Amino acid sequence: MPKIQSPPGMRDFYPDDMRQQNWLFDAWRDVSRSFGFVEYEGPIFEYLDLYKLKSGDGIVSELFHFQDRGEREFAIRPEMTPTLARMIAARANALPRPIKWFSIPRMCRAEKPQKGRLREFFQWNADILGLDEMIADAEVIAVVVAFLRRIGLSPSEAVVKVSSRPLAARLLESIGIAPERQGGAFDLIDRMTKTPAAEFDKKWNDEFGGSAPAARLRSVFRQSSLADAEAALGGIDGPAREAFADLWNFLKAFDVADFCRFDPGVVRGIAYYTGTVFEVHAADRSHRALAGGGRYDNLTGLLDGPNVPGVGFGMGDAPIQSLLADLGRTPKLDEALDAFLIDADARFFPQLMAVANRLRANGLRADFSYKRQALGKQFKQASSRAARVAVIIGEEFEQRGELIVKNLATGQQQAVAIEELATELSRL
RNA sequence: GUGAGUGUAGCUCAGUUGGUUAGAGCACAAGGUUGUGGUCCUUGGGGUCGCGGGUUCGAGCCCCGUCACUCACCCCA
Repeated sequence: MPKIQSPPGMRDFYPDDMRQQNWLFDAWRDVSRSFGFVEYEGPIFEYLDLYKLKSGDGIVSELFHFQDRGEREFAIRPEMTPTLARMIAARANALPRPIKWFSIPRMCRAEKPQKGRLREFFQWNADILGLDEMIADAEVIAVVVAFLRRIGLSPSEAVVKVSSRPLAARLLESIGIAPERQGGAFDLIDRMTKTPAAEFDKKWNDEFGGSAPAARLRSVFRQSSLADAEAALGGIDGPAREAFADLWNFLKAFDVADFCRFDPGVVRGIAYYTGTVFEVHAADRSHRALAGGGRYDNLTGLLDGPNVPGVGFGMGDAPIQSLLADLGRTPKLDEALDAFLIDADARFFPQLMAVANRLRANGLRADFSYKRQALGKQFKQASSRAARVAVIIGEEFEQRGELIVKNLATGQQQAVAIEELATELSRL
């Protein structure tokens, strides 16, 4: 039989990997719930049309899609937003507001794998729907920052770059780029940090140099605070500016502003987002975006649903794990047993089983060797299984109903009556 | 789809100008140890040297092809 490996861009999760994954998911869940979000889930694949509707026919080559026997066309979900839109649209009028939902879907994209980007991955999604106010935008960012703090990242390691589509449009307009030309301008700006400066300047000047030379664009779009950008422009005003100031005040009120920077270069596509946009990056730019999100005016519009505004983000598991590994910040995790049971002699094995049954019934994690062998060997196993204590069943048990409980971290041991074993272990 | 780099044990790697039976550390297993683990010692299992072809008396090493992985480009919802 030929050797078959895992498909390209897909991962096996051995127990060590699974612990890391669960640790990450626990952080995502705990943080989501601490902000009052509730969890939802959808199907692993949807009708292909759902994705065509949102992203156009060009999306199909990026999807894993197939037909069932009824020749219906499906695609494994490449993102969660269309599913969310479908679910919200179906019950839009029945759901109490605000809708604060999160999910950790597994998804697939038919891409060529590279660093921090796989064909199968998990992506934390959190959205606030049914509320068109800046406090929601700020709270969504606050959730992201709470997560960054939770996994031990500081503002010197991860930053949230925040902008606003209407504000960035206003900035472009103020340097002389008319609204109908801004789509092309944003396409270029989106790639500004990846493109060598000279090459970018040439492309920009070829297309927009007549209105605003590249140097002028840089003076406005390479700012880390709105005040600096305004100074470069000589002041701007209007609703976009007020809304953004509002957002910033809420970010301060949520106590997350230290992680946030104004960066009008954050564009994130042009069709989808309509208001606030943000991305999370490693401060040293060693990775692709760790997360991205923003406000969309009408999530359910393309499904003929009622108008529901929303704001949310997605964060993939791969870039985060990759960053933590590079920083040496991967947590040390084990699945420790509460007790490893040891028989002093093979004749005590039936009693050992009885003790194991008793501990397990009490919700404790207990295990033992399948082989009857020397005490030393059994202790070795107890250590390698990271058990908190070893419990010896021997002569004392036969004579007085006592077990020897040895704390494997301190080396101390004591006799404990069988009746008190479970409570004693819970206490230790 | 395009380009570059890398393929030797489960992992990290060594392997001389091409030369006998391809090695080490870690990990795994057994023993040293019939009432005490972590650190020690001994032994063992594990390899189609990614795969196929070529050159050669002889290829892990050289050549061609191919596949896989990694990184980057395209794209990024």
